[in-house]
Amino acid sequence: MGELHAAVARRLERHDHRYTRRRRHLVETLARAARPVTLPQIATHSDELPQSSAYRNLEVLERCGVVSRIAGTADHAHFELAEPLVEHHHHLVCVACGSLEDVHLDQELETLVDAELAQAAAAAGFTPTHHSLDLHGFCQDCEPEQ
Amino acid sequence: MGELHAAVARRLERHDHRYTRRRRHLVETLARAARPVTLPQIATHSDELPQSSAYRNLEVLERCGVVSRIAGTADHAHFELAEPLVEHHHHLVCVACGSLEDVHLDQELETLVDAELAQAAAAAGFTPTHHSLDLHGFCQDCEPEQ
DNA sequence: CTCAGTGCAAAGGATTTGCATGCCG
DNA sequence: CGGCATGCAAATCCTTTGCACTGAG
Repeated sequence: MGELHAAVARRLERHDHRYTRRRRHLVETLARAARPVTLPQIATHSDELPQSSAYRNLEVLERCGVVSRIAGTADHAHFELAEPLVEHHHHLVCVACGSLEDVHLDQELETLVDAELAQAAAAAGFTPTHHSLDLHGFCQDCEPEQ
Repeated sequence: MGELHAAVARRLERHDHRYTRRRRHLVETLARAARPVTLPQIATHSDELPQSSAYRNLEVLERCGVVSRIAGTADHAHFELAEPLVEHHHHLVCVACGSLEDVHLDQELETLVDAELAQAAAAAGFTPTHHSLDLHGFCQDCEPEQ
């Protein structure tokens, strides 16, 4: 956890931002979640967290490459630690409740995908930054009646 | 185009919905777009389209498996024809302006991805319906200054 | 006649922003 | 001191909903 904070602090400094208690708390909550969480979920683990501060800090953290925002079909956006800070992974997305779960794929397949996508991107004059590969379906809690 | 309308009509009937002029017009606009479009973009190609009707019809079409809604980081959601009606494909997503572009990948890779995802899903008690594999980056218009 | 479809107007609700204050460097 | 950080309140704006009217079968 100390390493994480050091890495985050470095990223914030690089953008002339401070690593305040609020931000440290947000990062710790995200690190502990081990899956993308919504702002209400974050607030649960943090008494007295004004929404505007939360959103504003998450936005700063996003611009500094510390947090990733995931906009799905769910009412709220989900937030997670950005990729250089956590291992590359993907998500299981529940089409019923919109919840997200982390999932890791074989490295070889990732490489194949990246190569193929890079080729397609070049053909379209597109400059890629990263890919997302999500599986949509029903989570355990939303299992469709068989 | 006739085939498309027939297929859409069948899906609507199955859900006890009519294939009205408005809905026919929406489907034709989406078919011609050849990329996911926002509601304002749809309205451009259609004079006198009340928003509430558009949203309501898109919702009906979505429930009937005719339209897919894509919620990204852009202000507006994007809509496209659902997959059984158009070929399986993925998207180039511009991280700057949020625009979407269709992209087709090698079938062999798709199969590999599906197999790997199915395995991961099973391990998590997740019932998959489909995958999404998007490439994020900068579109031609938003090319970052080098 | 009946019931889905339509459209205007108003509501809903996640997220953003204005502004005054607090606080770290 | 200067400028970011904070938080309350209000605004924003995409999308949904209430309700009365229309039209297809």
